[in-house]
Amino acid sequence: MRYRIDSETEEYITIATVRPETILGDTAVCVHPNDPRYAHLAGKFCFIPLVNRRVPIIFDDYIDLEFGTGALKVTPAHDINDYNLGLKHGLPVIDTLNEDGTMSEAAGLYIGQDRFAVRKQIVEDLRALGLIVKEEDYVNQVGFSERTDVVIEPRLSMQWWCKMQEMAKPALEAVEADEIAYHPIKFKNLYRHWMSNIKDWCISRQLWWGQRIPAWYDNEGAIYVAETAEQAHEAYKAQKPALAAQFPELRQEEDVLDTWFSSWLWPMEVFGWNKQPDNKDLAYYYPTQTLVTAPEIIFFWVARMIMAGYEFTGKKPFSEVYFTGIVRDKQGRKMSKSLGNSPDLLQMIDDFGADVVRFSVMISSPAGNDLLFDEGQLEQGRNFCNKMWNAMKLVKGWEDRCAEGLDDSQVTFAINWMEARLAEVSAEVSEMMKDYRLSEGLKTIYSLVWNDFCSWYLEWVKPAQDQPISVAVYDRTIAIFEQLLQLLHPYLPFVTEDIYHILKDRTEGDDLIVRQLPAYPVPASEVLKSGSLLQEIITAVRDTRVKNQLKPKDVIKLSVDTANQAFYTQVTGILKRQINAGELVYTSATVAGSISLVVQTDKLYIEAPDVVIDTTNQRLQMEKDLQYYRGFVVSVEKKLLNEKFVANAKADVLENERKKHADALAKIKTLEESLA
RNA sequence: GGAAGCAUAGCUCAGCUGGUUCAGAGCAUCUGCCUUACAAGCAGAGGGUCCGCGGUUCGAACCCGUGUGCUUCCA
Repeated sequence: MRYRIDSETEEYITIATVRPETILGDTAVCVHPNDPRYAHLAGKFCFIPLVNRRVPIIFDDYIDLEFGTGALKVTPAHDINDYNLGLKHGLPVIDTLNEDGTMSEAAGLYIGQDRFAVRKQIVEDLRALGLIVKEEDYVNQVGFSERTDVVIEPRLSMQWWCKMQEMAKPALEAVEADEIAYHPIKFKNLYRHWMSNIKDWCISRQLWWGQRIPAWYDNEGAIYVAETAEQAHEAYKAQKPALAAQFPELRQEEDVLDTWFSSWLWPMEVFGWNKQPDNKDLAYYYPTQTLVTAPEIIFFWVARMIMAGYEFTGKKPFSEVYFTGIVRDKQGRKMSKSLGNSPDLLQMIDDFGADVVRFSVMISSPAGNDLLFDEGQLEQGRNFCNKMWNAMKLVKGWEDRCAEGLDDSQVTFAINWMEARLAEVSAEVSEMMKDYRLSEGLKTIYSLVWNDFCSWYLEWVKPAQDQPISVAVYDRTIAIFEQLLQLLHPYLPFVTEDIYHILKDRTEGDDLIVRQLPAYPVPASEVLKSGSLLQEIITAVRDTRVKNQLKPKDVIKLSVDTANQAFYTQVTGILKRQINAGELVYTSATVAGSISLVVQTDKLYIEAPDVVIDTTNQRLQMEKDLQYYRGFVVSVEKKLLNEKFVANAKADVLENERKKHADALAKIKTLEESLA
């Protein structure tokens, strides 16, 4: 449509709009300062059609040169961007809409008619005046009310605000100084940014449900803010006795408070702070320990609770905040009622058990990261519970086979190793717990139970079929099992408690849920290293067996060329059983007709009497290894010969490099000898 | 429009202070096993341009810049 320019000659400026009814509220026309088409209009005015209001033509680089005609009608009352333009250029604001969407008095025309009717009518009226240039279909984004599904019209209104600047200060400082610690820490950034650019808080809502704002109006529009209606009336009478005598009633504000305006009191209000600020519970529990919540409400709720805490009690509301992730479906969508993509928790608990559901959520919940809910994790949890149950069955089955006075020297190593692992992992897990790395903690315990305990330890101490087991080994195994269950208890409370009580008769009150973790000694690193070595040997031999098509039942003879016979002596029983070796002997020479392999710097020779052995593959593998280690030595030497590296690297890093170098050289030597 | 975050195995993700926990886990895949706790299991294996480009450093998955893609919050 065309707006007439205020000039001697008849001249128009053409403007496009999808909301023609809003022209009644126009208070300017805006063009880009660099637009040659409109440069001559500097300082000029134009007339708003129909109402014939004379408004300025303003220049602002907010305008997109390419878009439409390059000229924008500015309606500060009914568009947020126009409103900001109006503020910047000091434009008047004309609110042309009533609350019910009809045109207001201020519109000057079509008063009382619905906005959509006016939208059509005004086009006809403009056309009659010859001001319509062109009409075309146009698709644009329009907001609809979530509740009433009605098109939302931006409109100016009076609202209540809470001044935030002062309150934000101590709240920001507390988090910056880790007086209140965030987990994970990355949310500090977000918080800092928001708090240092904090805006005043619009606390009024036009809803029927909620706490009404405690403000009262008199007939002259004066406002009385008070705790109660009585107090408001008293203030009214005191200030305006004459008016109060004539009109004794005050009208309370109909707007209610934003729901967060009460929620921000939560940490103290749960202890009854409002009615009794000095009560015992509050004194004992406040400030509280840890708030667990979602990162999406860090501003709505967390920041405001912190501000309220300092504002009203002078103290922080809590010491730590743990932000969980948001559970999403497999496609990464938020779970919601309207999408219907929330899993049925009760059904899942029926199908898998409460512990398993808890497991599946915990295993995939790194703090602050969203988790995609996957049924596969339920299976993993179920399998894990089964694994522990079966381990319990195995161990419990030994109870009747316990015997005194047995020689358990062959399994002592296993027990010492497992106890050391338990101590080691337990320390790791407590560190993770302290840092709220909950999923990592669970993964660590999971691996300790499944791999260390079930796959290695139990196999190492397991008596042969129908053979008795030493009481000492049994008791220590039970003790280890108990401690594993205890570590796991926070994650799987029901299953662990159940197994704990099946493992042994318990006295009243001897429950996992109240049991304290023992103080573990510092684990012996020698034992741990020997354990890894033993595992490495077993895995290497098994791998060799598979690669050479030895059947599990084929009994082998193992010859070992080592400088560390003491170690092998200690674990002979375990080793022989784990690799199905009938014999373990020591040698210092190559064993002819055997498969040879190298573990660290020990040379192992496998003979299988009844099986024809082809060592070609084995030799090829060793040659590949040899090549790798030679390259490795070169790269390490390069580092060690680099003066800057030697000068700059930390002492332990340097030492480590030297050790790597020596180890690799020893390995090469061993490989070369084996291949000779 | 403003801001924050993410990008690592086929999938979902760990990886803290730059250097052996350094390229990992689970699932999936392949091979062999009904071995007397467990086949929902056991044993073994394969699989990677740590998104692209540039920089800092003796040294980068990690720090900085930049590009691309995605997510979220605010307006």
